[in-house]
Amino acid sequence: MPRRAATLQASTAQLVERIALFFETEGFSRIGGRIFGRLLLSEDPMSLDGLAADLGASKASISTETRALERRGILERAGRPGDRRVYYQVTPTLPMPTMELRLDRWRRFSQLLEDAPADAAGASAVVRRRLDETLEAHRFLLAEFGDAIERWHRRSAQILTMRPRR
Amino acid sequence: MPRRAATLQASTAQLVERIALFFETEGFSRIGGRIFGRLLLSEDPMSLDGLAADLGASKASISTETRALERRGILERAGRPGDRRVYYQVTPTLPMPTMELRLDRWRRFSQLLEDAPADAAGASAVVRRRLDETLEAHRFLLAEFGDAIERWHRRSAQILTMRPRR
DNA sequence: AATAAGATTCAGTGTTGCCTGAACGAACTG
DNA sequence: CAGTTCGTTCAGGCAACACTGAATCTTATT
Repeated sequence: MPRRAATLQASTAQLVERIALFFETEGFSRIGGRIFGRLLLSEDPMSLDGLAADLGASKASISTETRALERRGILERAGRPGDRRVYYQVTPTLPMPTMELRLDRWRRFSQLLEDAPADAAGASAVVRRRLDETLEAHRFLLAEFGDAIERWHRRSAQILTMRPRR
Repeated sequence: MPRRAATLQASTAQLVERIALFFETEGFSRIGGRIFGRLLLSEDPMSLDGLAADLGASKASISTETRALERRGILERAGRPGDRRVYYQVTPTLPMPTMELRLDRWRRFSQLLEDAPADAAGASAVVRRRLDETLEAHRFLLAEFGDAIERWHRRSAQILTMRPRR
């Protein structure tokens, strides 16, 4: 029997669930996705208990998943004076960690090909050529993507200085 | 008991296995990853039976997975005159389908945020703002990435005309 | 038409990994 | 220093999924 989640704005709950489903296809656990979605739509940081109650999940899962998301740079801890509970919020610079995560996986694959031992690459020139081309494309695109992220950083930094604390 | 895979160059088999493991973290099945890895390192297209024997998997799995990979644009069928078996090979323009696949997932997420009903976005200005910024960043980067892929296409096309069939 | 060769589908099985309750640990408070 | 409040860890249950063997479908061949 599913535990009852605290009543939440219906449309919000639904959106959280859709985000969770999406995250699941990205290799996260569903609860991880729910946590992310919930925090994305929360004005204030939330405590473990708050998340557990809201999402209808055990505190154990919340604890595990929040820390996993934190390790990946998606969540941050936020404290409150005179309160020793842990509060979580999505990283203010949110888009970047998720982008970086993907690029990392990508790089790992390139690395795999680069480390391919010569004999495994096959004596075949055809195979060798295919691997080289693949690798070249990956290098090119990874570099371009890195640049694009860099450009975004500069751009958003500039906007911030132009209208600080809009 | 694991079925015995046909003997293969040891280092090749190992590389295939590493690629498979990587693919598994990307949401593919392990056998799907093995098929991809094996074909990436194969000079010639391979038949279903060939793959099954080589990878020590049932033909049923091979059939299912190859078609799944084909649907995603990662594999292509290749025929042989006077042979009605189906042969598979990795798409010659390999890097692109995998890149596009990722961008697609990305776009799906942006879409999710864009479709966020106003009330779900929260009456909160803070939340609204966060969503807007996230969306803006995604749009920017998606556009940039698309351009980068475009540039690569042009570049490789040019190289081909300069030295056809190097 | 009958047979055969190949590919696909499907029900069943085994494994993986998520999630939970409960135990444990750590840090504050009176 | 007891008691409390949080957070984390861990063994186990359970659902989901990949993979398989066997049945089915398709297409060629004699």
